[in-house]
Amino acid sequence: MSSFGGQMTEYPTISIDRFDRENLRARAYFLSHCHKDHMKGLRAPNLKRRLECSLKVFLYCSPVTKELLLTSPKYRFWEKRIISIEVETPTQIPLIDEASGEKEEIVVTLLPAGHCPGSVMFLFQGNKGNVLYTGDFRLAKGEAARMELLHSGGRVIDIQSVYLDTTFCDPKFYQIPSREECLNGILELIGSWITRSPYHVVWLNCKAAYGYEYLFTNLSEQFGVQVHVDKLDMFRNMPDILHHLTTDRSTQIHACRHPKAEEYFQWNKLPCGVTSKDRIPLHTISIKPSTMWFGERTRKTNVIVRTGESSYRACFSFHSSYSEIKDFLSYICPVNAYPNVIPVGLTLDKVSEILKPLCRSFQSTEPKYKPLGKLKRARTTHLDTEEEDDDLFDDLPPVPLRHKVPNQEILQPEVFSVTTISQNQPEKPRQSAGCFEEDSIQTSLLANFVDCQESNSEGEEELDIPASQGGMDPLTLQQHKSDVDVPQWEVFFKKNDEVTDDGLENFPSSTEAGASQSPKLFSDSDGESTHISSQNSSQSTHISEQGSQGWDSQSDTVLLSSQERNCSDITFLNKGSYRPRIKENIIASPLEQDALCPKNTHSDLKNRDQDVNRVGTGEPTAVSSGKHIPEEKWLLSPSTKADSQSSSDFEVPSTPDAELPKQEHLHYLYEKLATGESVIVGRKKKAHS
DNA sequence: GCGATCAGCT
DNA sequence: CACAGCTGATCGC
Repeated sequence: MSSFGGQMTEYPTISIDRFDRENLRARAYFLSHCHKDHMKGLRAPNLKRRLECSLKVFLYCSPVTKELLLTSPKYRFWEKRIISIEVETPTQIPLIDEASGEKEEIVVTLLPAGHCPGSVMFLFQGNKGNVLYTGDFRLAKGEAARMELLHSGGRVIDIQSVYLDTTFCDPKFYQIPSREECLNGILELIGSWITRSPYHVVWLNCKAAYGYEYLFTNLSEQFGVQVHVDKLDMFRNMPDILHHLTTDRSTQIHACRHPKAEEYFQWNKLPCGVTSKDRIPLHTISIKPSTMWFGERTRKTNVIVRTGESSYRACFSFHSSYSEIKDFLSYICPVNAYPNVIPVGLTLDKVSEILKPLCRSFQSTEPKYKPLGKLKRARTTHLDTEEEDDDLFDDLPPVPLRHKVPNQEILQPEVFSVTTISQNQPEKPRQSAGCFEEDSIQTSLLANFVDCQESNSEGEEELDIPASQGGMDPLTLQQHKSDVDVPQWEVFFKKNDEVTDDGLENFPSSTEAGASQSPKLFSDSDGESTHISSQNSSQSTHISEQGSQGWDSQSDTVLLSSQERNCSDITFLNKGSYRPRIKENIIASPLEQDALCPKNTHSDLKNRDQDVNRVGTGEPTAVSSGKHIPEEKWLLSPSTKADSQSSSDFEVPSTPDAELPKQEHLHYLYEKLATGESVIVGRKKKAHS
């Protein structure tokens, strides 16, 4: 839970995600996403009063967050005072002190945070330098490198301070399985259940919060079954989410809630009260999304864990893991980093100690070794031993950003596949696309087989299910694929694997029912890798679409403008023709009054760097009026994520006894760099070979 | 009656 | 077990 006070030292006149106490004097407010712990004071009488007196104070957030917020009657009084800003659109905001009339300008850019629908990070650029407030975020390794607006002139912009989501900034959360792995695990489990009969249903035991939508949309898309939820009016203008939800209880996938849900479940009753269909009792399993993590050297387990006769836990995380945080921070390399959250069991000092080595404020006091100019950014090598070495290989030369794929280009298939390479790698040759593509298919395929590790507790906390238990066992299948010809977790963890792999025992045996009623999805046990792989590649594309609806889309979720609403409501009611729409920008006028010049989207994309630079020099910047970020851009990139995340997940930072970069390789790299060639280092393994 | 805070429980 | 949020009790305004 966020313990950020609301203010950043550089720009103390604005408040983010906190609206009480000293924040009552802010000149502008920002909301990163619609979770209650980031909305403290947002509907308090004090702030209400403030709004009534100070007519120039506004709340800035993403269009999706605005929509979600205003759906709640309690926050409706904000209606006229919220200004939504499109994601990835640098926008200048006036900060006016109404008492003195003093005015200051700041440029803010919203970057997708991957935490829940509408969630963003805020990049502020003004006279005190650039600061990044991440809000809550989950970004896969290397995703920062793909954020155009964090770069300028081919490099990461100079960031003074980062205010960071440190929820899992503790080595014990070293790795959390990627979104795709988790999703695939859940898809397999559900698929193997609900395909058995129309009376086999699943209850997703989700918490009352935004963030599961991408799960729902993917499930719905995959199985053609809408997910039953209690409420969906908040999505009324987001057809790409709405389309996958229903309030009709006669579906096979439920995410409805009830205070006594657990009790109901014991009695084979869904939270919505349903127990049967056509007078035939339902067979129900529950799946509880929970964060599973594993440390650097702990034994592995699956992304799905059986916890009872018909209960499962499925890995799911809204927040970046320790290594994802470190990857992010070391890429950004700010002067300072401040934690927004103190992880349970840690202290502020401890977290700061972890963050410090990744910041310039620390590194500048350390000797630097810069043989050939900038290798990303100078860093101390003695720090986190293995991992840093790892990074040395990962984020190669200073060039990559020059080669960053312009967003429009992403549309081209060839480039598309290029984007699936591991981030931080300079994507030079188009022709290598094919090979990388293959790579990425393999890895995404792999995602299906991978067993993840869990170190949540050393003792085995989960129930041991007797092998005679009824029920399928898609997971056991995964266990069989250990010799697939792709990198495996084992490769990276071998040394530690002598530990008995009793993880298996957590899973239902595939004996009885499972074997005989083996769900369609898994029936062709030998062809299954083919099967799954094709499923997966379609899934990729598919995830990409979902992505734009699911988490990224939160920023990009297709929103309907008010003019479109009536129409869309009807289509929704008819459940007939669902067609994604692009939202009109409903940005408010104050900015326009400030005579900022709207730019055309394409030039926007082409001139990103310039935009940022201009922003930096205080010149007018874009206001996102009357335009939108092309949908395709983010429709595609999530798939990028899908694949590259899977792949990057296998670039697990080395374990202590992993090999260090060899002299020859460093030479090779340095030579290339020296001659100005761009260097491609494929899988790390290739680099090592 | 409402809000803030805390304990307890998912 | 770990995400975020609800409920209910208590206290103060």
